[in-house]
Amino acid sequence: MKPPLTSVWTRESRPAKSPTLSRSQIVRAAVELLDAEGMDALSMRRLGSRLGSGATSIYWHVANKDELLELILDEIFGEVPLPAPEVIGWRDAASVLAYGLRTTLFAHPWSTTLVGTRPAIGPNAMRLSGRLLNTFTVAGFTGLSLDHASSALMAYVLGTTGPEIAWRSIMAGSEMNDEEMLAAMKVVLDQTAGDHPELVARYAEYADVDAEAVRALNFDFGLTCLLDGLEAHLRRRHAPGPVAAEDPEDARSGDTETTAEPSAGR
Amino acid sequence: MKPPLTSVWTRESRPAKSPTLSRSQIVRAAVELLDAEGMDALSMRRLGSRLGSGATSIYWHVANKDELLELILDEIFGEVPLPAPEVIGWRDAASVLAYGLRTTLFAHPWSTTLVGTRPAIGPNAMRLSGRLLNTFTVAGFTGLSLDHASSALMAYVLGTTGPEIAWRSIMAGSEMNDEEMLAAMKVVLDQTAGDHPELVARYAEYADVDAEAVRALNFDFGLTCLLDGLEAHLRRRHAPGPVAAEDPEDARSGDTETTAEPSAGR
DNA sequence: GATTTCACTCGCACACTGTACGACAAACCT
DNA sequence: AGGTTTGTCGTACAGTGTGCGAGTGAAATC
Repeated sequence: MKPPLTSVWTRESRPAKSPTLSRSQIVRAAVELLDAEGMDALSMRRLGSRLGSGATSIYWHVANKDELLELILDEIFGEVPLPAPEVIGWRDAASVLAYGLRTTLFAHPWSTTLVGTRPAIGPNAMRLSGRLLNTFTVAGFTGLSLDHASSALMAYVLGTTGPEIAWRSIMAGSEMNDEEMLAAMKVVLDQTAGDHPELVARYAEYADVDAEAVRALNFDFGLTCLLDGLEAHLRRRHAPGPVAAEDPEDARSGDTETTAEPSAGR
Repeated sequence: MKPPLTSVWTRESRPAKSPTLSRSQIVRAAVELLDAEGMDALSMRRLGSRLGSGATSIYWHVANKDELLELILDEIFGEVPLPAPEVIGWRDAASVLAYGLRTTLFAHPWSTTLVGTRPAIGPNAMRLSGRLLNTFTVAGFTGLSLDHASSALMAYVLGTTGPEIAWRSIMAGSEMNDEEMLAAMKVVLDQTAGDHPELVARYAEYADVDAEAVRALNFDFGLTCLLDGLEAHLRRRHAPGPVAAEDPEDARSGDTETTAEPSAGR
C-alpha cells in the first residue's frame, strides 16, 4: 500500500512562500543545458550551478532525477504545434502533428533517450494526444479504433525519429561525411554480412544521393502509407460491401461520435 | 583523420591465444544480468564478478561500456525469428517479422533504452534488415521504396514497443492493477487536462477491458493499417490508372524476384 | 515584541559509477 | 634464453545521485 501513484504529476509543485527556485525554472534550465551540451552533461551539480544554486537544492522541488527527466520530456512535448483538424481536415492535421513532433524531437536530439523510456503522461503530452484523438474523431474513427489510430501515428513518428537521430549523432561524432560513412558501412557489411549480397547492392544505391533528403522522403513515404491504411480502414467500415460504394446510412450506431462499437467481450 | 569508423563492428574480436574471457561470453553474461536485474544493475564491476573476473578485465575485449551495449543490442536482434517470404508470402512474413521483433523486445524490457538510442548495424541487425528487404522485394517493392517500406515497418514496431514496455514497467513498479492504475490516471487527467473532457471520456471506456488485450489489438490494428497502406502503394504503382483493375502484364520487370528495377541514376 | 514554526537552501558524506594506468603472469616467436 | 605479445587485475581518480542535518529568513502564533 505504497503511495497510490508514483508519478510526478500527482504531487503538486510545492507552491509556497518565496521560492527562489521553481519547478519551471529548473526544467527550463535543464532543457537549455541539454540543448547546449547533451544528455551526458546533465548532472544535478551542473544544473545547480547553472541555476546559481546548490546542487541538492533542486531536490526540494523535484523528488529525484527521474522525475526531473519526466518533467523535461513533457516540457518539449509542449513545443509541438497543434493543428485544428476541423479546419484543415484530418489528414493534413495528422501530417502536421507528425511533422511537428518530428521537428520538435530533432530540435532536442537528447530526447530520444527519454521518449521511448517512460510513459508520456503529463499535461503537454495529454494536450498532444488529446488533439490527436480529436483529429481522428474528425476523421470518423470511433471506439477503440480511435486510440489505435492515434497511437499508430505516434508510434510511427517515434519509431522513425529515434534511429534517425542516432544516425545523425554518430555521423556528427565522427568527422566523416555521408559518402565516407557509407564506404565505411560497406566495409562493415562486407565482413559481417558477406553472405547478404543484396544488402551491399542496396547500400551502393545510396552512394550518390543526399542522405538527408532520402531520410525526409523515407519519413513521408511511411507516413503516407500509414495514413492510406487508416483511410482504407475507415472506408471499409463505412461501406461493408466488397466493392467501394457510398452507403445510405452508417452501418452501426447512428450517432456521430463517442463510444460506438461494443468492443468484444470484456 | 581519426579512426575511420568508430563502431565496434570494424574492430575484430581480439581472437588470439587462450582467452579465459571472450566477447560472446561477456555479452551473454551481460544479457543474463540485464534480464535478471534490469538496466540499472549492469555495471562493469557486477558484470565482472558475475564472470568470475576482475571488473577491468572486460576492457581488454570491449573498448568501453557503450560498445558493450551495442554488442548486447545486436545480440538480442539475433533472437528474432526470420520467416521465409517466398513460401509464406510477403504480408505474413512482414507480420511474423513484426511480431517476432515485438516479442523479442518484450522478452528483454531493458532493450527499450538501447534500441532507439544507437543505430543498429552489426551482423544480427543486418540479417534482420536483410530479411526485411527480402520480404518487401518479394512483395514487389523496388528502388528507394524498398528501404522506405522496411524502415516504416521497423519504425512502427519500435515505436509501439517502447511506450508499451514503459507502461508495463511502471505498472509493475507500483503494486496496483490496471483498474487502479486507470483510476489514478483519471486523477492525473482531471487535474492536468481538466479542459480536455474528451480524454477523460476516452479513458473511462477502458475501465472494463483487459489492458493487455487492448494493447495487443492496438498493435495489430496499426500493423494492419500500415501493411494495407504499403499494399495500396504497391497496387498504385503497378496499375497507374485511376480505377483499380488487373492489368494484363506486370508494368515493370517481369521476373518474379530479386533486384529488379535498375533504380534511377548512377 | 518574543517565540515558534515553517519553507527552503546547501555543505557534507556515502556508496557507486566508468575507465586510465601500470604491474603482473603466461604463452608464443625467434 | 630472451623478448614480445596477449591477457588479467588492483588501485586510483574524477564524477555521479542523493540522504541527512544544520542553517537561513520570513511568516504565524502567542
